[in-house]
Amino acid sequence: MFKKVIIAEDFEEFNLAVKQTLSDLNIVNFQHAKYCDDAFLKIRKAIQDNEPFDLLISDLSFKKDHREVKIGSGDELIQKVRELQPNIKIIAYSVEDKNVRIKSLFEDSDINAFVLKGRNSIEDLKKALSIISTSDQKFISPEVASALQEKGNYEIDDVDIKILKYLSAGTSQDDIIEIFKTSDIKPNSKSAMEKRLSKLKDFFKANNTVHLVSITKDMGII
Amino acid sequence: MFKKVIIAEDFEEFNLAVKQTLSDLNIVNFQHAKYCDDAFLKIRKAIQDNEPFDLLISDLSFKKDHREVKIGSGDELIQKVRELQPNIKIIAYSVEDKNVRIKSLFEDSDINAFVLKGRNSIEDLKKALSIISTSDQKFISPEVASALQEKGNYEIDDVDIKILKYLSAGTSQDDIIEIFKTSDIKPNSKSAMEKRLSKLKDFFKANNTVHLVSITKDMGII
DNA sequence: TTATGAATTATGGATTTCCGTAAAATACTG
DNA sequence: CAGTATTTTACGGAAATCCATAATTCATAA
Repeated sequence: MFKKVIIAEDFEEFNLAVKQTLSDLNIVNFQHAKYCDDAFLKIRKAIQDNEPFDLLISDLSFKKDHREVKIGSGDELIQKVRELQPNIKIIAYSVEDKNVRIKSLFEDSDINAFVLKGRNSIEDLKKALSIISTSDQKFISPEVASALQEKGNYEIDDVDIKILKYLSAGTSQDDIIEIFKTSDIKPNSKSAMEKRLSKLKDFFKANNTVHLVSITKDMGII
Repeated sequence: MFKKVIIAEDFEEFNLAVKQTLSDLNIVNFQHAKYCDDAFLKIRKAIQDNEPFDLLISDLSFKKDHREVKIGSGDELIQKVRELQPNIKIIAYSVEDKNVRIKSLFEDSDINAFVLKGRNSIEDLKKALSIISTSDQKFISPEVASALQEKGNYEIDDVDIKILKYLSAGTSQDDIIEIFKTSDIKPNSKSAMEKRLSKLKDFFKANNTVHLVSITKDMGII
């Protein structure tokens, strides 16, 4: 089982629950941070002191408050920690249930487990801890397990996302084209934009642009 | 202090934390429900048994799962409980930080306190408990206290919301007009619709319809 | 180089939305 | 009841978006 654990979690309640769970499993050497920045510093310091953590349990979304932060989300924190200490085990612990985001956590940041906060999360957390501590197997909460099977929507690329974001920010198609031209983004003609949009509407089964933005917002893509 | 408390909350972690908090305050007679339906039944039963609850602590959003439910949200639950037992004290306990929704809880459902889940929620919860148990004073977490001062946006009515919802569902303006006509909603001409939309765009400072839907979605209005 | 196919851009017309003005209906007031 | 104000509806042109088709560019291979 794990020897030294760090928790990145802003909500008091979840901190309490995780600590309780760890204690139940006789893991006593743990720390917690309410901000991603703090968590990152602690992890780095632990490496320097030659007493690195062997597990990070991290929330994904952190509330913004008065404090200025460099790392604003759990996704970023996980990414950076994975680079800094490739062998550390990571559990993402979140209410996030959007397939796209969960999938990218496993694929891009190589997390070891995803535990969905909800009606049975503590049990899930215990399972995750037990599985990933003894093997390199992955764990994912059953409610969202389908996220991994889902065939990649590689059809949607960076530019598509950018377009959607501009649209949802109230930019007209013509203006987006202008922006693309000045920032040298490859396809930047009126018809290319229209083709892309119609492809997106097709893909997401949207009736019109309003609908498209509404759908992609709900899916957490933008 | 309160004698008999019921908690409506789906997340295990929050349940744990609330129970802990109540215990700390020497409140031992409490029950909890993970579904609104269950909470409502328990409250009704308690009245029939002549041992009513004197406090409801309720979350606002409940995850949907396999189970069919009649009451799907804390807002509905609170509304119904307030009708059923007008003298019960109610604490809304949620991550919801949209002013509009918080305000309507105080105004429409006459809740006694709003505690925002976050980095200091347990302390807030204790404060809320202490204040509302001894007086008819209201409590609201400081981070969102501004919600109450905010001048009412009475300018936006039911029909506006309906329009926004239809738009975000991909309905064209013309189709919405048709729907309004068949369901006998008062102003249902093309120009009335256009006027309303332009008023809404003005109010929310939206550049166009896409932007408008995006903004109102973010604000939690739709 | 030239042929081929894919990607990008151009064009024009249909549809929808946008916006101002005016007419009509309704409500309110003295 | 007449007169005024407000709301609702009607209309028309401008602008934006939608959509199909055609022309152009570009990369690649024969």
